[in-house]
Amino acid sequence: MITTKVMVFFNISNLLYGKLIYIVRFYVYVIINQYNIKNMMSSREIRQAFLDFFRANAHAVVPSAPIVVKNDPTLMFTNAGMNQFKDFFLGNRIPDQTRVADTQKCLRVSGKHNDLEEVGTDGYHHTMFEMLGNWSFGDYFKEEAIALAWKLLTEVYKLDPDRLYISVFGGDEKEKLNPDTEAVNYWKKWIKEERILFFNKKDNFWEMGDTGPCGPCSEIHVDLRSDEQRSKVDGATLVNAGTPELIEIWNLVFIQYQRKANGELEELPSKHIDTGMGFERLAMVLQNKKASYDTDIFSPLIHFISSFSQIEYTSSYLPSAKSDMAMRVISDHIRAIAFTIADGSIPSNTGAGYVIRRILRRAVRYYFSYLNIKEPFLYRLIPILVDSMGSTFPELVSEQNLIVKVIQEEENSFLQTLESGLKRLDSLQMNKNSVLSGKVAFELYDTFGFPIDLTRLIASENEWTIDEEGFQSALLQQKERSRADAKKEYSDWISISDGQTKFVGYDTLELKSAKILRYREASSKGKTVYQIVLNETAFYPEGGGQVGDLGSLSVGDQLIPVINTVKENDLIIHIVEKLPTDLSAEVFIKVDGYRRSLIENNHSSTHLLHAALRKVLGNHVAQKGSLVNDQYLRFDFSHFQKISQDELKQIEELVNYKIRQNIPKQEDRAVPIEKAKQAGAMMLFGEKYGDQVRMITFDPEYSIELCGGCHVEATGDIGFFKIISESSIAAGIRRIEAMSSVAAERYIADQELELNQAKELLKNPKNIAVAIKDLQEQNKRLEKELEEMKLAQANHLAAQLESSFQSYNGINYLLAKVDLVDAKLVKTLIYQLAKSQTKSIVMLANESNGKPMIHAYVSDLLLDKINAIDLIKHCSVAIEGSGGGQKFYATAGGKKLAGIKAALEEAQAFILKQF
RNA sequence: GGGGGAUUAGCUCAGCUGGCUAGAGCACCUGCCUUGCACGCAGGGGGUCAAGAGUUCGAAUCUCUUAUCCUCCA
Repeated sequence: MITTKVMVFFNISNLLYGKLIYIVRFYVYVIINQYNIKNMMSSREIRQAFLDFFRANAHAVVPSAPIVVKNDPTLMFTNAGMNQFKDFFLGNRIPDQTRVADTQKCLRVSGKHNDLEEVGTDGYHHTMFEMLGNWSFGDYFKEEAIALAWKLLTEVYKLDPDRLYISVFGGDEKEKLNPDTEAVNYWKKWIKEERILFFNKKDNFWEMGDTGPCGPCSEIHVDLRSDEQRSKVDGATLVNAGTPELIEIWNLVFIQYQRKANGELEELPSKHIDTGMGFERLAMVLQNKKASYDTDIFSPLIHFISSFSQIEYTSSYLPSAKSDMAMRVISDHIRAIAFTIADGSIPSNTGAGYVIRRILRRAVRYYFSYLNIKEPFLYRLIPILVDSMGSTFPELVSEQNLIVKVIQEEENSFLQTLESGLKRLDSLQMNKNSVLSGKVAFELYDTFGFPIDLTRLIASENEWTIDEEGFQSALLQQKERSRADAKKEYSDWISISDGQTKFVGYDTLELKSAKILRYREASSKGKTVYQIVLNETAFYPEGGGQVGDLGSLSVGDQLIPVINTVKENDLIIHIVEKLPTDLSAEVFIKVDGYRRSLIENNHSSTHLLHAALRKVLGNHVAQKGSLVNDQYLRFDFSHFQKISQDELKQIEELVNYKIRQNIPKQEDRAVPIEKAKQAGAMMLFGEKYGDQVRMITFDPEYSIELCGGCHVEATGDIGFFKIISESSIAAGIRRIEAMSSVAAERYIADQELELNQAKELLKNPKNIAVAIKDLQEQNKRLEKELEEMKLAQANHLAAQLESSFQSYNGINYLLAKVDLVDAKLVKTLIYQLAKSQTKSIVMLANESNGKPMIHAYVSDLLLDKINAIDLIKHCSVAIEGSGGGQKFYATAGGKKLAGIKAALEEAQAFILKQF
């Protein structure tokens, strides 16, 4: 009631004050809304209650892992709570805590879990969401997991047990798996047996991917229907039946098997618990809402969008309620965009960045089409998001400026793309009922980035139809092409011996007796390589921006070059082109030490540069990307304007000063994160739970960084540092490329050589830039003078030739050979001559590079009798040439210089014949 | 990584299957008319058509290479 009155008042105000008022309206809404939800748990309280409950039950509450995944080729974004613990399940890493709980930010927009297209159409699908979860790594199993879940839901959240149903795995014959009676027995302690239901493999057997840890799961479903509805239809019949009011809220996964590449299941030695409860969905249940968009997680965003667009949100899910859908889509997508940017990804045209760009564009396309907003708008939502989530996810707060800037820039550029796409559609001049070919629709989409659904919308508005089939097949073709190109196949890991890899590459570059743990074959584009994991290695795997080491493995007298070293989760993989014949023999390993030292120079330079940037530009500078190889280094960081020449000079000088100070490296290999923070290390939001971080310090007052890479013993080793370029790679992000040591010296030497050559050519001027500028100006002036001279020459010739016109039956014709080399000048001359006559034919011949050329001109008034093309073709025979042109002006070139005279005679005969 | 496209005046862009002495609008300069929200009128300057090679009588236009940007797919 109050809300309505306020809205009416402000709608009137809108007419008076225009758009600015939306801000006031929004805050009035916030105040009212806070009053309305007073009697329920707020989303913040719900999240906190979850974490507090598990902390009280001896769990370590850990921070969310970054939403953007690094070091895992199978995954772009975190799409489930367990992602950051994958290595614990796989046994690649031993956890130091066996009971853990957290809220994990997740994104489901690609791969196996892709909810992008569903967002907005219903009340509960999201791209970015929070997954509440608790884990046991070989600690408790089914009994305690079930008990904990039950207590939290019924005692803390006070859900009515009468509204809960349990699903358990009913077994699978093909897999030779029995029903999970174990789980049933534990559930029976808490809930009546008739509320425990069996489901098949599709619903109740959870797998991480095609291979890896997996197991049966048990879900808790909640019935949200009214008492009346519940008395009519038994809720048990609606579980897993796609009823929006009877939904799954918590999935408890009992990880007890390992799926192998051949499809077989193997019992795991230690069993784990992995649970996930969608936070948004839980809030919806606890706040008694029909959709997560109606909870206090989304409603501030939706109300802001509504106020700004001046369109009311009606909570409708009808296909016709486009503006409602648009508001949901935008409120969802802005979260995905903000969180990925906060984690250091930027919209771009490849990889994860491209996915972010697509989500952002999808949001723009919705406000553009359905909310009638034609200007950048998404970035305005960031303060609201930061307000509601910043306390749980501090990265949103610290990266707020960058997020706003990046989004606004992206919006601008996409709105421009839309505009040019619309223009292009316009130029097709389509009529009512005409068909837009699949090819054109695809071209618009593929080449010009014009969203296909927008093309569809415009088509339906104009009553065109789109050849959907043609479009889809073009799209499919493209996908095939790309897939064929990127196709990679892996065999199963073949185990040679047991154990974990020990990395000793910080201390040594050679090892006498390493052992192969396992290997597998990997093929792509018809090329086969082998991946080898050793029990001990000195090879640094590609990571943290530093390229992988090269070198060799020797087995007996067999020398096998290592062509790259990469990291997959916690495995260090050596890539080789052939396998040793004896796989169980001792391996002598040797890293290319010279190359490594060049890499170390560049990596340590990167740290010195990073610190210098912060000293010179300010503390807002944060690393956004880094590449370090043996040639050069590239460093991307947040900064909002071009770095001036003067600043660059200061930065470079500071780095070189630090090099001359020859600061010894201080290396702390296993520092708990908290301790590193206290020491003032530059943190990235990329550390995973349980990481014992490695800290590299070059003077505690200057540079402390968390880093797994390789570094020089003292800064003096670097020798010399040189910045090569400074540029912008995205809004708010700049890139510096630089070189160090040998490469930097060579670079300077090359530059000097070039400069000296230029100086010499210019006769050693005082100021080379001024000298070049003078030269350019002089050149321009001379060109102009030459042009004028040529024109004068043409005019002079024209005056001479004017008297040579011959008359015949009312026409004037002129045939002559002229001493001009330039074809363009002959053309000019002809136009000069033609101007003086009304009914004229002019043919001039000249010699150019030892070859004859003829040019013919015919006045407009004579074109019905004769044209220049016929004329030129007729007489080009005489010079053994060919030619053509337009009816009033044509040219020909030939080989026979002596034929010019004959050609002109031929022309005269040809002309006279026509008149 | 694999496709597609673009690059023409300071800016935004035309220039279709090679041939009308490279154009328009805006901006700029000069003059006139006027002084009110993109004033108007007349005139003018400004281009290695991204760079390089090739095909051709003739290339902004066709082919190849390079660079930069845009875009789709992976």
